Amino acid sequence: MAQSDTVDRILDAAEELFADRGFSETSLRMITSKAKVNLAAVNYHFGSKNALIHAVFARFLTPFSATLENAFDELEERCDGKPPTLNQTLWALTESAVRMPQRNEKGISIFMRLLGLAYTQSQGHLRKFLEQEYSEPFSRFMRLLKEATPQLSSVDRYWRIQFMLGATAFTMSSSDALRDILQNKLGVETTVQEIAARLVPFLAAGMQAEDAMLVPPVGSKVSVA
Amino acid sequence: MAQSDTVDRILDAAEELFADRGFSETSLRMITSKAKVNLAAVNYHFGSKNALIHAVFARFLTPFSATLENAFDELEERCDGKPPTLNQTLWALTESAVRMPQRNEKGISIFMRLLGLAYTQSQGHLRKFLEQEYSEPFSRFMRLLKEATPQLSSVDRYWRIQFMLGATAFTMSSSDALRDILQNKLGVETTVQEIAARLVPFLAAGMQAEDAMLVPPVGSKVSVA
DNA sequence: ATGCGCTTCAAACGTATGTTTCAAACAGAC
DNA sequence: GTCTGTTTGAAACATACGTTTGAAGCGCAT
Repeated sequence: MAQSDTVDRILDAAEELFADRGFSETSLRMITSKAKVNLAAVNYHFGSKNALIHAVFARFLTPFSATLENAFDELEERCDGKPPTLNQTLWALTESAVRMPQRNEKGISIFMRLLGLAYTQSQGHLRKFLEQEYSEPFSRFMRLLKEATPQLSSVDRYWRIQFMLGATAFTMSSSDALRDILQNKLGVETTVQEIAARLVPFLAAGMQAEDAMLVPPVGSKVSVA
Repeated sequence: MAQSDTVDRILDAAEELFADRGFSETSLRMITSKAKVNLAAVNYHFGSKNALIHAVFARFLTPFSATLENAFDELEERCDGKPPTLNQTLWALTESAVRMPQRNEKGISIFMRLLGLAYTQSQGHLRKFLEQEYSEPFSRFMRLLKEATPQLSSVDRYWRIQFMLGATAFTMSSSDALRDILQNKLGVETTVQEIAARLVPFLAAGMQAEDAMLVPPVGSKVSVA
Protein backbone atom coordinates (compact mmCIF):
# COMPACT_ATOMS: atom_id res chain seq x y z
CA MET A 1 0.00 0.00 0.00
CA ALA A 2 1.41 3.33 -1.02
CA GLN A 3 -0.11 5.40 1.79
CA SER A 4 -0.64 4.23 5.31
CA ASP A 5 -4.24 3.34 5.90
CA THR A 6 -3.66 2.62 9.56
CA VAL A 7 -5.73 5.60 10.62
CA ASP A 8 -8.77 4.49 8.65
CA ARG A 9 -8.47 0.90 9.78
CA ILE A 10 -8.41 2.09 13.38
CA LEU A 11 -11.41 4.34 12.83
CA ASP A 12 -13.38 1.55 11.16
CA ALA A 13 -12.66 -0.94 13.91
CA ALA A 14 -13.28 1.58 16.67
CA GLU A 15 -16.58 2.71 15.16
CA GLU A 16 -17.92 -0.81 15.02
CA LEU A 17 -16.67 -1.89 18.43
CA PHE A 18 -17.86 1.26 20.16
CA ALA A 19 -21.29 0.76 18.63
CA ASP A 20 -21.38 -2.87 19.73
CA ARG A 21 -20.07 -2.52 23.25
CA GLY A 22 -19.93 1.10 24.32
CA PHE A 23 -16.89 3.25 24.90
CA SER A 24 -15.60 2.20 28.29
CA GLU A 25 -16.23 -1.44 27.49
CA THR A 26 -14.08 -1.28 24.37
CA SER A 27 -10.35 -1.43 25.00
CA LEU A 28 -7.62 -0.15 22.75
CA ARG A 29 -6.34 -3.68 22.51
CA MET A 30 -9.65 -4.87 21.05
CA ILE A 31 -9.59 -2.04 18.55
CA THR A 32 -6.01 -2.51 17.43
CA SER A 33 -6.29 -6.24 17.15
CA LYS A 34 -9.50 -5.99 15.09
CA ALA A 35 -7.83 -3.36 12.93
CA LYS A 36 -4.71 -5.49 12.71
CA VAL A 37 -2.43 -2.66 13.74
CA ASN A 38 -0.02 -2.22 16.62
CA LEU A 39 -1.36 -1.19 19.99
CA ALA A 40 0.73 1.97 20.09
CA ALA A 41 -0.71 3.17 16.79
CA VAL A 42 -3.77 4.67 18.45
CA ASN A 43 -1.78 6.88 20.77
CA TYR A 44 0.64 7.71 17.98
CA HIS A 45 -2.00 8.82 15.47
CA PHE A 46 -4.69 10.17 17.75
CA GLY A 47 -2.96 10.96 21.03
CA SER A 48 -5.40 9.27 23.41
CA LYS A 49 -8.46 7.07 23.54
CA ASN A 50 -10.72 10.07 24.08
CA ALA A 51 -9.26 11.77 21.03
CA LEU A 52 -9.97 8.61 19.04
CA ILE A 53 -13.60 8.72 20.16
CA HIS A 54 -13.83 12.32 19.00
CA ALA A 55 -12.27 11.39 15.66
CA VAL A 56 -14.82 8.63 15.12
CA PHE A 57 -17.61 11.15 15.56
CA ALA A 58 -15.93 13.84 13.51
CA ARG A 59 -15.45 11.54 10.53
CA PHE A 60 -19.19 11.11 10.22
CA LEU A 61 -20.54 14.29 11.72
CA THR A 62 -18.51 16.88 9.82
CA PRO A 63 -19.72 15.93 6.33
CA PHE A 64 -23.16 15.19 7.71
CA SER A 65 -23.60 18.59 9.24
CA ALA A 66 -22.63 20.18 5.93
CA THR A 67 -25.21 18.05 4.10
CA LEU A 68 -27.79 18.96 6.68
CA GLU A 69 -27.12 22.67 6.36
CA ASN A 70 -27.70 22.39 2.64
CA ALA A 71 -30.93 20.49 3.14
CA PHE A 72 -32.17 23.15 5.54
CA ASP A 73 -31.15 25.93 3.18
CA GLU A 74 -33.03 24.30 0.35
CA LEU A 75 -36.07 23.66 2.51
CA GLU A 76 -36.34 27.20 3.79
CA GLU A 77 -35.79 28.60 0.33
CA ARG A 78 -38.57 26.42 -1.03
CA CYS A 79 -40.89 27.56 1.73
CA ASP A 80 -40.27 31.14 0.80
CA GLY A 81 -40.52 32.85 4.15
CA LYS A 82 -43.17 30.62 5.68
CA PRO A 83 -41.78 28.22 8.29
CA PRO A 84 -41.42 24.61 7.09
CA THR A 85 -43.86 22.10 8.53
CA LEU A 86 -42.89 19.53 11.11
CA ASN A 87 -43.00 16.75 8.55
CA GLN A 88 -40.83 18.67 6.15
CA THR A 89 -38.26 19.36 8.83
CA LEU A 90 -38.14 15.77 10.01
CA TRP A 91 -37.84 14.49 6.46
CA ALA A 92 -35.05 16.92 5.68
CA LEU A 93 -33.11 15.49 8.59
CA THR A 94 -33.95 11.89 7.79
CA GLU A 95 -33.04 12.13 4.14
CA SER A 96 -29.79 13.90 4.89
CA ALA A 97 -28.86 11.02 7.15
CA VAL A 98 -29.96 8.31 4.75
CA ARG A 99 -28.30 9.91 1.76
CA MET A 100 -24.92 10.22 3.39
CA PRO A 101 -22.23 8.28 1.54
CA GLN A 102 -21.79 5.12 3.58
CA ARG A 103 -18.72 3.09 4.24
CA ASN A 104 -20.77 -0.08 4.35
CA GLU A 105 -24.35 -1.26 4.51
CA LYS A 106 -24.66 -0.79 8.25
CA GLY A 107 -23.01 2.63 8.22
CA ILE A 108 -25.94 4.77 9.22
CA SER A 109 -27.34 2.45 11.86
CA ILE A 110 -23.95 2.07 13.49
CA PHE A 111 -23.68 5.78 13.71
CA MET A 112 -27.15 6.24 15.10
CA ARG A 113 -26.23 3.91 17.89
CA LEU A 114 -23.09 5.88 18.58
CA LEU A 115 -25.12 9.06 18.84
CA GLY A 116 -27.45 7.35 21.26
CA LEU A 117 -24.53 6.16 23.34
CA ALA A 118 -23.06 9.64 23.36
CA TYR A 119 -26.22 10.92 24.97
CA THR A 120 -26.66 8.01 27.29
CA GLN A 121 -23.22 7.17 28.61
CA SER A 122 -22.20 10.03 30.80
CA GLN A 123 -18.90 10.63 29.07
CA GLY A 124 -18.44 14.29 29.88
CA HIS A 125 -15.78 14.94 27.30
CA LEU A 126 -17.93 13.60 24.49
CA ARG A 127 -20.94 15.77 25.14
CA LYS A 128 -18.74 18.80 25.47
CA PHE A 129 -17.01 17.96 22.21
CA LEU A 130 -20.24 17.45 20.29
CA GLU A 131 -21.87 20.57 21.65
CA GLN A 132 -18.88 22.70 20.82
CA GLU A 133 -18.24 21.31 17.35
CA TYR A 134 -21.74 20.92 16.01
CA SER A 135 -23.83 23.44 17.86
CA GLU A 136 -24.87 25.31 14.72
CA PRO A 137 -26.86 22.69 12.78
CA PHE A 138 -28.26 21.47 16.07
CA SER A 139 -29.66 24.79 17.13
CA ARG A 140 -30.92 25.41 13.62
CA PHE A 141 -32.87 22.17 13.77
CA MET A 142 -34.22 23.23 17.13
CA ARG A 143 -35.33 26.55 15.73
CA LEU A 144 -37.13 24.85 12.85
CA LEU A 145 -38.88 22.53 15.28
CA LYS A 146 -39.95 25.49 17.33
CA GLU A 147 -41.39 27.31 14.34
CA ALA A 148 -43.16 24.16 13.19
CA THR A 149 -44.88 23.64 16.54
CA PRO A 150 -45.89 27.09 17.72
CA GLN A 151 -48.83 25.62 19.62
CA LEU A 152 -46.54 23.85 22.10
CA SER A 153 -45.22 25.43 25.24
CA SER A 154 -41.45 25.55 25.58
CA VAL A 155 -41.49 22.87 28.21
CA ASP A 156 -43.73 20.56 26.25
CA ARG A 157 -41.64 21.01 23.14
CA TYR A 158 -38.46 20.37 25.07
CA TRP A 159 -39.66 17.06 26.40
CA ARG A 160 -41.19 15.91 23.15
CA ILE A 161 -37.91 16.56 21.40
CA GLN A 162 -36.28 14.30 23.95
CA PHE A 163 -38.87 11.65 23.22
CA MET A 164 -38.22 11.92 19.49
CA LEU A 165 -34.51 11.71 20.00
CA GLY A 166 -34.95 8.68 22.21
CA ALA A 167 -37.20 6.78 19.86
CA THR A 168 -34.80 7.48 17.01
CA ALA A 169 -31.52 6.77 18.70
CA PHE A 170 -32.79 3.71 20.50
CA THR A 171 -34.40 2.16 17.46
CA MET A 172 -31.52 2.81 15.14
CA SER A 173 -29.07 1.64 17.71
CA SER A 174 -30.54 -1.77 18.39
CA SER A 175 -29.93 -2.61 14.79
CA ASP A 176 -29.00 -6.23 14.49
CA ALA A 177 -30.93 -7.76 17.35
CA LEU A 178 -34.19 -6.05 16.43
CA ARG A 179 -33.93 -6.79 12.76
CA ASP A 180 -33.12 -10.42 13.44
CA ILE A 181 -36.16 -10.83 15.67
CA LEU A 182 -38.38 -9.19 13.09
CA GLN A 183 -37.01 -11.30 10.30
CA ASN A 184 -37.37 -14.53 12.26
CA LYS A 185 -40.79 -13.88 13.77
CA LEU A 186 -42.47 -12.16 10.88
CA GLY A 187 -40.22 -12.98 7.97
CA VAL A 188 -39.73 -9.38 6.86
CA GLU A 189 -36.62 -7.71 5.55
CA THR A 190 -36.03 -4.22 6.88
CA THR A 191 -33.80 -1.41 5.69
CA VAL A 192 -32.94 1.75 7.52
CA GLN A 193 -35.00 3.68 5.00
CA GLU A 194 -38.06 1.64 5.81
CA ILE A 195 -37.57 2.10 9.52
CA ALA A 196 -37.27 5.83 8.97
CA ALA A 197 -40.46 5.77 6.91
CA ARG A 198 -42.26 4.22 9.86
CA LEU A 199 -40.55 6.39 12.44
CA VAL A 200 -41.30 9.80 11.01
CA PRO A 201 -45.10 9.48 11.12
CA PHE A 202 -44.83 8.16 14.66
CA LEU A 203 -42.71 11.10 15.72
CA ALA A 204 -44.84 13.67 13.95
CA ALA A 205 -48.00 12.32 15.55
CA GLY A 206 -46.44 12.24 19.00
CA MET A 207 -45.05 15.72 18.57
CA GLN A 208 -48.46 17.08 17.67
CA ALA A 209 -50.42 15.14 20.25
CA GLU A 210 -52.99 17.03 22.25
CA ASP A 211 -52.25 17.04 25.92
CA ALA A 212 -54.73 14.59 27.33
CA MET A 213 -53.94 15.60 30.90
CA LEU A 214 -51.08 16.55 33.14
CA VAL A 215 -52.27 14.73 36.21
CA PRO A 216 -54.07 11.57 35.24
CA PRO A 217 -57.29 10.72 37.02
CA VAL A 218 -56.25 7.75 39.07
CA GLY A 219 -58.36 4.68 38.61
CA SER A 220 -60.68 6.30 36.11
CA LYS A 221 -61.02 5.40 32.48
CA VAL A 222 -58.83 7.51 30.24
CA SER A 223 -59.62 8.02 26.60
CA VAL A 224 -57.67 9.58 23.78
CA ALA A 225 -58.49 13.14 22.90
CA MET B 1 -27.61 -1.56 65.21
CA ALA B 2 -28.63 -5.03 66.18
CA GLN B 3 -28.64 -6.53 62.70
CA SER B 4 -26.03 -5.86 60.07
CA ASP B 5 -27.29 -3.43 57.53
CA THR B 6 -24.23 -3.81 55.37
CA VAL B 7 -26.22 -5.40 52.57
CA ASP B 8 -28.68 -2.53 52.37
CA ARG B 9 -26.00 0.11 52.58
CA ILE B 10 -24.20 -1.53 49.68
CA LEU B 11 -27.41 -1.74 47.64
CA ASP B 12 -28.24 1.90 48.31
CA ALA B 13 -24.80 3.12 47.34
CA ALA B 14 -24.61 0.88 44.29
CA GLU B 15 -28.03 1.91 43.04
CA GLU B 16 -27.15 5.57 43.17
CA LEU B 17 -23.67 5.23 41.71
CA PHE B 18 -24.81 2.93 38.91
CA ALA B 19 -27.51 5.41 37.98
CA ASP B 20 -25.06 8.30 37.99
CA ARG B 21 -22.18 6.71 36.13
CA GLY B 22 -23.22 3.42 34.55
CA PHE B 23 -22.20 -0.06 35.53
CA SER B 24 -18.71 -0.46 34.12
CA GLU B 25 -17.78 3.04 35.16
CA THR B 26 -18.61 2.34 38.79
CA SER B 27 -16.00 0.40 40.71
CA LEU B 28 -16.54 -1.70 43.79
CA ARG B 29 -14.20 0.63 45.63
CA MET B 30 -16.46 3.60 44.90
CA ILE B 31 -19.46 1.64 46.11
CA THR B 32 -17.90 0.34 49.30
CA SER B 33 -16.39 3.66 50.24
CA LYS B 34 -19.70 5.46 49.68
CA ALA B 35 -21.46 2.78 51.69
CA LYS B 36 -18.73 2.96 54.35
CA VAL B 37 -18.18 -0.79 54.32
CA ASN B 38 -15.16 -2.90 53.62
CA LEU B 39 -14.24 -3.64 50.04
CA ALA B 40 -14.54 -7.39 50.52
CA ALA B 41 -18.11 -7.05 51.76
CA VAL B 42 -19.52 -6.99 48.24
CA ASN B 43 -17.99 -10.28 47.25
CA TYR B 44 -18.82 -11.75 50.63
CA HIS B 45 -22.51 -10.85 50.55
CA PHE B 46 -23.24 -10.97 46.83
CA GLY B 47 -20.51 -13.09 45.32
CA SER B 48 -19.53 -10.83 42.43
CA LYS B 49 -20.10 -7.43 40.94
CA ASN B 50 -22.54 -8.82 38.39
CA ALA B 51 -24.53 -10.48 41.14
CA LEU B 52 -24.65 -7.14 42.92
CA ILE B 53 -26.06 -5.52 39.78
CA HIS B 54 -28.73 -8.21 39.62
CA ALA B 55 -29.56 -7.68 43.28
CA VAL B 56 -30.02 -3.95 42.73
CA PHE B 57 -32.55 -4.68 40.01
CA ALA B 58 -34.26 -7.45 41.90
CA ARG B 59 -34.82 -5.26 44.95
CA PHE B 60 -36.93 -2.91 42.87
CA LEU B 61 -38.27 -5.14 40.15
CA THR B 62 -39.66 -8.01 42.17
CA PRO B 63 -42.18 -5.94 44.14
CA PHE B 64 -42.82 -3.83 41.06
CA SER B 65 -43.78 -6.75 38.87
CA ALA B 66 -46.19 -7.91 41.56
CA THR B 67 -47.75 -4.44 41.69
CA LEU B 68 -47.97 -4.41 37.92
CA GLU B 69 -49.71 -7.77 37.79
CA ASN B 70 -52.30 -6.47 40.23
CA ALA B 71 -52.80 -3.33 38.17
CA PHE B 72 -53.35 -5.40 35.03
CA ASP B 73 -55.73 -7.71 36.89
CA GLU B 74 -57.73 -4.78 38.12
CA LEU B 75 -57.76 -3.14 34.72
CA GLU B 76 -58.96 -6.23 32.89
CA GLU B 77 -61.56 -6.88 35.52
CA ARG B 78 -62.86 -3.33 35.23
CA CYS B 79 -63.06 -3.67 31.46
CA ASP B 80 -65.20 -6.74 31.88
CA GLY B 81 -64.13 -8.76 28.87
CA LYS B 82 -63.52 -5.87 26.50
CA PRO B 83 -59.81 -5.21 25.92
CA PRO B 84 -58.44 -2.16 27.76
CA THR B 85 -57.61 0.86 25.64
CA LEU B 86 -54.08 1.90 24.80
CA ASN B 87 -54.23 4.81 27.20
CA GLN B 88 -55.51 2.63 30.00
CA THR B 89 -52.74 0.13 29.46
CA LEU B 90 -50.02 2.76 29.37
CA TRP B 91 -51.39 4.45 32.47
CA ALA B 92 -51.60 1.19 34.34
CA LEU B 93 -47.91 0.71 33.75
CA THR B 94 -47.00 4.29 34.56
CA GLU B 95 -48.97 4.45 37.76
CA SER B 96 -47.63 1.16 38.99
CA ALA B 97 -44.15 2.57 38.59
CA VAL B 98 -44.92 5.90 40.19
CA ARG B 99 -46.80 4.43 43.10
CA MET B 100 -44.08 2.07 44.16
CA PRO B 101 -42.95 2.62 47.74
CA GLN B 102 -39.79 4.67 47.47
CA ARG B 103 -36.68 4.59 49.55
CA ASN B 104 -36.11 8.29 49.01
CA GLU B 105 -37.38 11.15 46.91
CA LYS B 106 -35.33 10.26 43.87
CA GLY B 107 -36.14 6.56 44.12
CA ILE B 108 -38.20 6.12 41.01
CA SER B 109 -36.11 8.34 38.77
CA ILE B 110 -32.95 6.56 39.80
CA PHE B 111 -34.53 3.31 38.92
CA MET B 112 -35.89 4.49 35.61
CA ARG B 113 -32.42 5.50 34.65
CA LEU B 114 -31.13 2.09 35.64
CA LEU B 115 -33.71 0.44 33.43
CA GLY B 116 -32.71 2.66 30.57
CA LEU B 117 -29.08 1.81 31.10
CA ALA B 118 -29.92 -1.88 31.20
CA TYR B 119 -31.35 -1.62 27.72
CA THR B 120 -28.74 0.76 26.45
CA GLN B 121 -25.50 -0.62 27.77
CA SER B 122 -25.19 -3.98 26.14
CA GLN B 123 -24.39 -5.88 29.32
CA GLY B 124 -25.30 -9.34 28.16
CA HIS B 125 -25.75 -10.81 31.60
CA LEU B 126 -28.20 -8.10 32.63
CA ARG B 127 -30.56 -8.46 29.70
CA LYS B 128 -30.56 -12.21 30.12
CA PHE B 129 -31.26 -11.84 33.83
CA LEU B 130 -34.13 -9.42 33.30
CA GLU B 131 -35.72 -11.43 30.52
CA GLN B 132 -35.58 -14.65 32.52
CA GLU B 133 -36.81 -13.20 35.80
CA TYR B 134 -39.53 -10.88 34.60
CA SER B 135 -40.77 -12.32 31.33
CA GLU B 136 -44.34 -12.79 32.52
CA PRO B 137 -45.46 -9.19 33.17
CA PHE B 138 -43.57 -8.20 30.04
CA SER B 139 -45.41 -10.53 27.72
CA ARG B 140 -48.68 -9.66 29.38
CA PHE B 141 -48.05 -6.00 28.63
CA MET B 142 -47.30 -6.93 25.03
CA ARG B 143 -50.57 -8.83 24.75
CA LEU B 144 -52.51 -5.86 26.09
CA LEU B 145 -50.80 -3.58 23.58
CA LYS B 146 -51.76 -5.90 20.78
CA GLU B 147 -55.41 -6.01 21.83
CA ALA B 148 -55.47 -2.24 22.20
CA THR B 149 -54.23 -1.62 18.66
CA PRO B 150 -55.99 -4.15 16.46
CA GLN B 151 -55.88 -1.76 13.53
CA LEU B 152 -52.10 -2.03 13.26
CA SER B 153 -50.36 -4.68 11.25
CA SER B 154 -47.97 -6.88 13.19
CA VAL B 155 -45.00 -5.19 11.58
CA ASP B 156 -46.25 -1.68 12.26
CA ARG B 157 -47.07 -2.56 15.84
CA TYR B 158 -43.70 -4.16 16.32
CA TRP B 159 -41.82 -1.09 15.22
CA ARG B 160 -44.00 1.34 17.10
CA ILE B 161 -43.47 -0.60 20.29
CA GLN B 162 -39.77 -0.21 19.69
CA PHE B 163 -40.28 3.51 19.24
CA MET B 164 -42.20 3.72 22.51
CA LEU B 165 -39.60 1.71 24.31
CA GLY B 166 -36.87 3.92 22.88
CA ALA B 167 -38.51 7.19 23.81
CA THR B 168 -39.08 5.90 27.32
CA ALA B 169 -35.77 4.22 27.99
CA PHE B 170 -33.77 7.01 26.44
CA THR B 171 -35.56 9.76 28.29
CA MET B 172 -35.28 7.95 31.56
CA SER B 173 -31.66 7.04 31.01
CA SER B 174 -30.58 10.51 30.04
CA SER B 175 -28.71 11.71 33.02
CA ASP B 176 -29.59 14.57 35.26
CA ALA B 177 -27.94 16.69 32.60
CA LEU B 178 -31.25 16.89 30.77
CA ARG B 179 -33.15 17.93 33.82
CA ASP B 180 -30.46 20.44 34.71
CA ILE B 181 -30.62 22.01 31.26
CA LEU B 182 -34.36 22.33 31.54
CA GLN B 183 -34.15 23.81 34.97
CA ASN B 184 -31.48 26.32 34.01
CA LYS B 185 -32.89 27.37 30.66
CA LEU B 186 -36.56 27.40 31.52
CA GLY B 187 -36.51 27.51 35.29
CA VAL B 188 -38.81 24.54 35.71
CA GLU B 189 -38.69 21.77 38.23
CA THR B 190 -39.45 18.36 36.85
CA THR B 191 -40.57 15.23 38.58
CA VAL B 192 -40.81 11.78 37.12
CA GLN B 193 -44.56 11.98 37.40
CA GLU B 194 -44.59 15.05 35.21
CA ILE B 195 -42.32 13.48 32.65
CA ALA B 196 -44.57 10.43 32.56
CA ALA B 197 -47.61 12.66 32.19
CA ARG B 198 -46.00 14.20 29.12
CA LEU B 199 -44.66 10.95 27.76
CA VAL B 200 -47.87 8.93 27.76
CA PRO B 201 -49.84 11.23 25.44
CA PHE B 202 -46.84 11.39 23.12
CA LEU B 203 -46.60 7.61 22.99
CA ALA B 204 -50.32 7.08 22.57
CA ALA B 205 -50.51 9.56 19.71
CA GLY B 206 -47.49 8.06 17.98
CA MET B 207 -48.84 4.56 18.44
CA GLN B 208 -52.12 5.51 16.82
CA ALA B 209 -50.68 7.64 14.03
CA GLU B 210 -52.03 7.10 10.55
CA ASP B 211 -49.39 5.96 8.13
CA ALA B 212 -48.63 9.01 6.09
CA MET B 213 -46.49 7.12 3.61
CA LEU B 214 -44.04 4.32 3.35
CA VAL B 215 -41.77 5.82 0.73
CA PRO B 216 -41.57 9.57 1.12
CA PRO B 217 -41.79 11.70 -2.03
CA VAL B 218 -38.28 13.10 -2.18
CA GLY B 219 -38.10 16.82 -2.47
CA SER B 220 -41.83 17.29 -2.48
CA LYS B 221 -43.87 18.95 0.20
CA VAL B 222 -45.19 16.49 2.74
CA SER B 223 -48.15 17.23 4.93
CA VAL B 224 -49.62 15.44 7.87
CA ALA B 225 -52.54 13.17 7.18
C1' DA C 1 24.70 4.38 -0.35
C1' DT C 2 23.56 7.69 3.00
C1' DG C 3 20.75 10.35 5.93
C1' DC C 4 16.22 11.91 7.35
C1' DG C 5 11.16 11.92 8.58
C1' DC C 6 7.59 9.19 9.46
C1' DT C 7 5.62 4.96 10.92
C1' DT C 8 5.56 0.42 13.09
C1' DC C 9 6.81 -2.81 16.58
C1' DA C 10 7.56 -5.45 20.99
C1' DA C 11 8.05 -4.54 25.46
C1' DA C 12 7.45 -2.31 29.51
C1' DC C 13 5.36 1.18 32.81
C1' DG C 14 2.15 2.70 36.29
C1' DT C 15 -2.38 2.39 37.75
C1' DA C 16 -6.97 0.56 38.59
C1' DT C 17 -9.90 -3.13 38.64
C1' DG C 18 -12.51 -7.55 40.58
C1' DT C 19 -11.47 -11.07 43.52
C1' DT C 20 -9.27 -13.88 47.26
C1' DT C 21 -7.08 -14.66 51.62
C1' DC C 22 -6.79 -15.19 56.38
C1' DA C 23 -6.66 -13.25 60.79
C1' DA C 24 -9.39 -10.39 63.93
C1' DA C 25 -13.84 -8.99 65.82
C1' DC C 26 -18.30 -10.06 66.90
C1' DA C 27 -22.89 -12.18 68.43
C1' DG C 28 -25.47 -15.60 70.61
C1' DA C 29 -25.97 -20.37 72.85
C1' DC C 30 -24.47 -23.29 76.23
C1' DG D 1 -16.34 -17.68 80.22
C1' DT D 2 -16.03 -20.52 76.24
C1' DC D 3 -17.09 -22.18 72.06
C1' DT D 4 -19.13 -21.64 67.25
C1' DG D 5 -20.65 -19.68 63.13
C1' DT D 6 -20.91 -15.33 60.93
C1' DT D 7 -19.23 -10.94 59.58
C1' DT D 8 -15.59 -7.46 59.08
C1' DG D 9 -10.84 -5.87 58.19
C1' DA D 10 -6.28 -4.91 55.90
C1' DA D 11 -3.59 -6.69 52.63
C1' DA D 12 -2.38 -9.04 48.72
C1' DC D 13 -3.36 -11.28 44.18
C1' DA D 14 -3.80 -11.65 39.27
C1' DT D 15 -5.33 -9.32 35.45
C1' DA D 16 -6.50 -5.62 32.30
C1' DC D 17 -6.20 -1.10 31.13
C1' DG D 18 -4.19 3.44 28.75
C1' DT D 19 0.05 5.14 27.85
C1' DT D 20 5.14 5.55 27.03
C1' DT D 21 9.53 4.07 25.43
C1' DG D 22 13.25 3.21 22.30
C1' DA D 23 14.74 0.46 18.74
C1' DA D 24 13.76 -1.21 14.08
C1' DG D 25 11.71 -0.60 9.48
C1' DC D 26 10.33 2.03 5.69
C1' DG D 27 10.12 5.42 1.57
C1' DC D 28 12.55 8.89 -0.61
C1' DA D 29 15.42 12.91 -1.74
C1' DT D 30 20.18 13.80 -2.09
